[in-house]
Amino acid sequence: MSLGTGHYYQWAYGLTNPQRDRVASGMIAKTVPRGSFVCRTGEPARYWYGVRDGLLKMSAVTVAGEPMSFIGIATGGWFGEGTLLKAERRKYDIVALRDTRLDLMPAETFLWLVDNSPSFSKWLLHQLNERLGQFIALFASDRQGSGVVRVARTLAWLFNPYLYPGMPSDIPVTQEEIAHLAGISRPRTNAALHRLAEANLVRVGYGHVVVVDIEGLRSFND
DNA sequence: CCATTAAACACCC
DNA sequence: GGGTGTTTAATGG
Repeated sequence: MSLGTGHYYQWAYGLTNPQRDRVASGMIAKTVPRGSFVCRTGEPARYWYGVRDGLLKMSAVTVAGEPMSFIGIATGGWFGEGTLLKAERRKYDIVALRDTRLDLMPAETFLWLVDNSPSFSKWLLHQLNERLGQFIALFASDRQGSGVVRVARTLAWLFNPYLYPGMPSDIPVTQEEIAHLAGISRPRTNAALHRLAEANLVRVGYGHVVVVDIEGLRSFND
């Protein structure tokens, strides 16, 4: 196996050929069926994960175990670095919303890359910065705002150009999936999508949503 | 009152 | 026919 040259492997652009070979030989492909867990709270972190194809839901839970908010991880996204860097146990449940193909980089390889590749470390810094922005926005706006606002926010986050560089503007995502990510019911999601379509921010189709105005979604306020 | 749930129905693949 | 979208009725905070 070799690392591709697409957006999916943008973090590998600055690697030397020997580095690329070592990373590629340690990579593990895994398929996760819809509805099953990729990893659960409390598990030790053993891998850095890449979403080759699919959609995941990352749900943060309180110390009491109550579910809080959700973030989608779409095709092209990489995650799990925070837990690896801190050598902690995982703080999130991650479940597949559809059949998903993953690429797993062993923790040992990941930490070796951080120590030996400045370009990889720099890429990681950008990624962590993006995520930090997401969480700040999450805590600032969670528990408030109508269903429409939450759906708009969910879609805008799915389209973060740095975290999901390969994401096309036409995402094959069902309303049930959006409902899971936004934390509201399916009929409510349906109504919210139509309101966003009226505002010319999205177009709704069968089993997919076309994002027309990302900035409009991000700043949408009821 | 608003949102969720369950159910029913219609529609698209 | 199964998955998805949409509406309606019942239920609950």
